[in-house]
Amino acid sequence: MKTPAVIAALAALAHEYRLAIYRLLVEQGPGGLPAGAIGERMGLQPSSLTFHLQALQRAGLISQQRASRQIIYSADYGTMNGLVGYLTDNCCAAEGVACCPAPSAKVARTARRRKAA
Amino acid sequence: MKTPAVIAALAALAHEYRLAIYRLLVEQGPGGLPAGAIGERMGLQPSSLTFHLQALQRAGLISQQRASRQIIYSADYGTMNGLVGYLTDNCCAAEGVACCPAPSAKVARTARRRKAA
DNA sequence: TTGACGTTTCGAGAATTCTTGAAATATCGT
DNA sequence: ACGATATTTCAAGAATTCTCGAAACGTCAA
Repeated sequence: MKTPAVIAALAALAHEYRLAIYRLLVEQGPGGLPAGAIGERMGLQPSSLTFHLQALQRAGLISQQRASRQIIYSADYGTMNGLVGYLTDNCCAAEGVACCPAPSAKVARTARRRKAA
Repeated sequence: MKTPAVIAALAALAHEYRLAIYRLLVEQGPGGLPAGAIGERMGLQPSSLTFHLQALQRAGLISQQRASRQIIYSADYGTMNGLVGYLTDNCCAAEGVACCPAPSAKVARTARRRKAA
């Protein structure tokens, strides 16, 4: 994951409503949730909800799919995976100094880096 | 790590300069870097640099220490650790469905949760 | 084809964040 | 004490993000 994409994902998640929406969608699993249900649980105006959903979507964190009259949103785990990988890779000094709790961090980092291409 | 603190950390990192500053400080290790050196490498006006350094500091991502005339900034790994832990805990559904690359994610999550108190 | 429903688009205003230059603060060497 | 150096504070303006209501769009059922 490249730095601009990381910044986009961080910015998308750096908002009370959007982080809550994302968490809700992760909780719902692959089935997702229609926009209306999300707005209802969050107490958001429809237009405001769309604004935040679009922000998450532009960052690649969620995706949509129409089901007749409703639009179902669901979490896109790949981007979160990439984000966590980037932060893990950049939260420790180059020497592999311990910082993140994961065991054998260096091996995990290398594996992820190969995958990230 | 609680949600408001997570949002603060995400917002602090969700900016080109601040993410670059944080990465630079991580790279420097515990020795850190004086404000002037950071500003020079980033090509930032002094007042703008202070603005961003304060944002990172308010989020608990970096800390400062005066050394005679200079002020040395260095990365605070604890907050990043907490942030990655939160994202890892919230990027997978409650059932522990695979999403993050870390091995034995469930065990690591539990350990981190205990530590996070 | 009309009407209802779920959602998005649009435009305008409010709130927040970011940048900049000038002035203030703290520390040092003389 | 004075001048130089390193950094922060302050105030103002520019840019961006967020919220809201009204209108538009796509889909379905009658």
